[in-house]
Amino acid sequence: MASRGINKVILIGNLGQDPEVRYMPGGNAVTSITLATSETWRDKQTGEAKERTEWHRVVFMGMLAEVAGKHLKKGSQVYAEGKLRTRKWQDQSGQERYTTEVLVDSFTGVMQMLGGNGGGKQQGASCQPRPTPQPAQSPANNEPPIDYDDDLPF
Amino acid sequence: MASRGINKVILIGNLGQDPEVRYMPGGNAVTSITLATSETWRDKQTGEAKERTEWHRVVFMGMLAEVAGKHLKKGSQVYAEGKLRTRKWQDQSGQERYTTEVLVDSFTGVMQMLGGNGGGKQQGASCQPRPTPQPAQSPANNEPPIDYDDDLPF
Amino acid sequence: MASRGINKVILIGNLGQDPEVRYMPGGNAVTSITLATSETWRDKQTGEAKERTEWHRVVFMGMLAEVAGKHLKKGSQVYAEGKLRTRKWQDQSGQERYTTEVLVDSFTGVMQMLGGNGGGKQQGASCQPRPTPQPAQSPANNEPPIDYDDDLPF
Amino acid sequence: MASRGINKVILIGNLGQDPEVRYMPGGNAVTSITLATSETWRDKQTGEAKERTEWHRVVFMGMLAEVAGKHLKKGSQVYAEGKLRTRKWQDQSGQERYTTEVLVDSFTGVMQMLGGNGGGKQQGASCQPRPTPQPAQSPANNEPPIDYDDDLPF
DNA sequence: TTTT
DNA sequence: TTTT
Repeated sequence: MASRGINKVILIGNLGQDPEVRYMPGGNAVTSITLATSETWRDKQTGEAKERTEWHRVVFMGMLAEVAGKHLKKGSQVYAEGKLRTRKWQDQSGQERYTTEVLVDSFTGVMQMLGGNGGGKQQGASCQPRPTPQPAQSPANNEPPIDYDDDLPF
Repeated sequence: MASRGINKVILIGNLGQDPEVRYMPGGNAVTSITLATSETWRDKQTGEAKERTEWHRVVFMGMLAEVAGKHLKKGSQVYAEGKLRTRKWQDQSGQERYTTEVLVDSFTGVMQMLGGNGGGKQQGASCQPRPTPQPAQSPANNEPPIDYDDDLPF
Repeated sequence: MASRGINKVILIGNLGQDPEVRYMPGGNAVTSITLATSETWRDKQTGEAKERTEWHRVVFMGMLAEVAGKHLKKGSQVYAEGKLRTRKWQDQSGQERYTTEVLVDSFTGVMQMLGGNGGGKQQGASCQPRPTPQPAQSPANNEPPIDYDDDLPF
Repeated sequence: MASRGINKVILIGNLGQDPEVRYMPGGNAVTSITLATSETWRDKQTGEAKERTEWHRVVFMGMLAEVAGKHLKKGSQVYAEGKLRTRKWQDQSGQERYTTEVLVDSFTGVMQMLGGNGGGKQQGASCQPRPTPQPAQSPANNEPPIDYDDDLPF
């Protein structure tokens, strides 16, 4: 409803892999992607070209989760606008861990496919067989589980 | 020098504690703050007012580190514009951990104190004794160590 | 509903005068403010300190128009997030003119008063008599008239 | 050098025509483009699909002016980050006019071509003859003249 | 893991 | 841990 402060993230990057779509108990989709942004620069001493790639975990909720799951794929270029969200979870040994994500909900977030649809999935035929979509399942061992309670502002 | 993609974070929030200033071997300051942003909303079922506070770790480099260390204090309201950066580090047991920060360097980042200096430190006299500034020292146990190599684009 | 492209403006500045609130035929409020942002720099040749102030015309629609009209005043510091909008109008001599505004609607825009309420109107008593709020009236000669048709996306 | 306030514009759009490159007396390039962003929505009463296109005048200075002039063309999709700037000029009849532009300078601005270079000019051969680049010349009658004095912060 |  |  209201807010104090501004929490805004704007990313343009390419997907490192196909989106993962999961479904909440209530039936709502939640789609996660990893997005690469990179910086290149020239080393002051050696003059060498350098590059650093940053990987972002972006989570779409609501209607945008459906759209992202349907239209994005590995390599797609996308604009995502959302907010930072750090989730606490426990690893196998019971230790507290934190994961920071960019949350893009359908009320305050924005998602746009870039590049004249060259970045998105083909509408008609697909050139290559792609892995079947991820069904709702337990997360892999090293990955923070998603356990959104019902009680969130979006 | 160049880049592929956009990696931008815009925050307005209040400092949870006084800034921590550290000095790199080369003498450059690095200042860290924790910034709170909050959202409030009304629960759809119960109608209760809810609030969620998000805490952001923001790291200033270069000239902005000096300014932030000198002029910000616990409770200050600040605008920070930077980029996401996830650092890998090892905890006591040797396990890999990741911490995501908002990096505000003096070339591409922005820092502004808000609120007509009401948010910043008083120029003349200080009302309350404040803890002495953090000297360069080993980080606390649970905190990711900062170990920036020399090789970064800022 | 959907969009192609991104059109986003983020401003933090101080109001040059009290907000102007007008009411549309349907009863909706539209509030306009002028917001100053400034840059300072040092002249490369002379070494003199320079300053340039930019004035922005910002228009709030919907619920934010009510809030802005009620809580902002001359001198308030405010965060406004909206989109660019250029309106065509005709001056007295019938010539086409264009005015570019930052439109902040209640669906995609954001408004936040900054500075620990020091920037907003006092809740209780007002220190100084302020001019009575602008009633719906014909715009001054040199000012572009607002004539929003009913047909807009917000 | 310093600043009070934030003045930031973020656009993603397509060029309506090829860029116009001009050269200042000192030899620096200034490149102007017009960028379209569009919104689509459904009319609440009639249910009709509606679309509104907004045209933005974007001006690149410094190194980015060179890059924009060389690599962008009509139809290119581009990310531009800059600041609002309203210039005063006089029309033929001596009347004061104002034009608002998005100024993207090479210190604080950002420009990125989007769409896997599909949006930019081809490197090797050009498919179609394109109009020769605009030499430095007097502006068209209805267009605001560019007359930057030497005295600006970028 | 992407993209150039 | 901030702020309202």
